[in-house]
Amino acid sequence: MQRSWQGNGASGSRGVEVNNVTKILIVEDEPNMVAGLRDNFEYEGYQVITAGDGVEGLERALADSPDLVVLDVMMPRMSGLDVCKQLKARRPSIPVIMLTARGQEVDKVVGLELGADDYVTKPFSIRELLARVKAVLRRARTLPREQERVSFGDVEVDLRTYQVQRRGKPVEFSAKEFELLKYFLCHPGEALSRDRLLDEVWGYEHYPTTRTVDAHIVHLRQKLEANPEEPRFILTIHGVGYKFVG
Amino acid sequence: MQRSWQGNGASGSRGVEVNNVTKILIVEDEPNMVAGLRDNFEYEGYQVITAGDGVEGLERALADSPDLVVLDVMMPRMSGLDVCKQLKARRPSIPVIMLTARGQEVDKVVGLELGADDYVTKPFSIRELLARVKAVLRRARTLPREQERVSFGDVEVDLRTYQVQRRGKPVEFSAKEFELLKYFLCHPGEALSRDRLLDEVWGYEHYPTTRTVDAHIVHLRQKLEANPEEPRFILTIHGVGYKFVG
DNA sequence: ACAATTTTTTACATCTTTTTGCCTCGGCGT
DNA sequence: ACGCCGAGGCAAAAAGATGTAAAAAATTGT
Repeated sequence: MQRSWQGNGASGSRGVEVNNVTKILIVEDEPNMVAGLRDNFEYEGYQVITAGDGVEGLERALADSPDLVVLDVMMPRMSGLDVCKQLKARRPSIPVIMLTARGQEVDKVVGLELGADDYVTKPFSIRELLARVKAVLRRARTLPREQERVSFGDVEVDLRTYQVQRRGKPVEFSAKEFELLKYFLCHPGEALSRDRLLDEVWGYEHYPTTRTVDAHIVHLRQKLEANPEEPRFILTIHGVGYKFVG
Repeated sequence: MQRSWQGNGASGSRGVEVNNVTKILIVEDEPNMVAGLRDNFEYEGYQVITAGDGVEGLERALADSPDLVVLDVMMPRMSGLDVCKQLKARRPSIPVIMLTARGQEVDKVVGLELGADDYVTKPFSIRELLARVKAVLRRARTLPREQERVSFGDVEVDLRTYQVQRRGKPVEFSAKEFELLKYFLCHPGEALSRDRLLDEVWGYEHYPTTRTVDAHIVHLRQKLEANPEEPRFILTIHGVGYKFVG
């Protein structure tokens, strides 16, 4: 679904660091719990890294830039609350979900106060935790209001309502077309190979032919370009791929 | 969960709740405190009802539709925070003032986060509490009346009484249907994925299929749309989800 | 416990999107 | 200018989503 189209660190034009696997850091001292969580998260397709206490957890969180941290409150060396506080001070954008024992109501409260994005009370159902993780990730990926609208030429794209308008008139886009357009918009001027587009927009699960990319490009041009045969926005780089210019 | 929204005595012929006496619900477990508050509020001309713990408080708040709730944070059976959260989820328009013990600074903050309209720290002067109550009521009276009623097309929705009318005729909605409709109303124009709707409307504890969402969409359309096969309000975005347009 | 209602699941028809294969066109290097 | 290979157009096939109704499960009221 949601690709990291808005740009992970992939600044330059190297299509190498294709990274649309979501990385979860689990900070928890009880080995059985860690194992259980790891299994479940990996089964859901996440990449999992772990830490056995607070200090290590903070280090790994800072060093490995996970997409989300699951953080136990009660831990040796450094409480989850402190980890959360320090992490949020340095990497405010990494979402945190706290695990609290029942009866630690106060801790929940404090956790939210310290910047945790959600909490789950032990014992919890793994499904609930997974659901919350998914929800928090989804929220973390949604854009702030200002960045929701992008425009170029006579075209306006609204990421929130999933709408494209050309000269004020709405143009219908399929989901894939929209995702592809989004990716172009987020990498203006960059030469994008078909393979890279497949990786980033289509993802690893499905892997269609590079011809599929061409087909979609055609559709985009038909809907966006005043003169599809002589595109001004989505340009072909012969032998390489495509590039979007605003 | 208790929700007799569509069928308390007031459903059909109203005229029952026309009294313009302001009704205050006090939820507090310490009898002396209750007595003191009651005296003072009644002296000021308010009608007072009370509850001795969180669960009872929530019930009465839902059943008796007070104009304002004074809510202690520390209580047996159900914390004031939870009461507040649940109450705000179901009756967003009823103002809540939280009573917190000194040193529960954190709780104040979270209380506000949970939707409380104001808070007072124990021990407090009764005059201060009365002043805040008056202020909150004033704000509540002026502001949200409009937000309680939403209308689109020939449909009118009253978020407070959980009632829907189409061309003036009442339409019956189940609780889930109403919650879903409400969520749509609160996020007009936004593309809402099934996953998101499940998270936000159904919550994390239950895990129905995403198809469940579709089923409910069908119901909403049948009740709201003039022509359910060609919906004008609840639109589907193929491959993405649904979106409401007023 | 039973009946009534609400919610969820299931199954299937229908519709949309995506993918693919094949052919043509056009650029590029020699 | 020629030949080669990548790109574009088109339409059919495959895959995937959605609409709908009815059955099953869960909840609530009596």
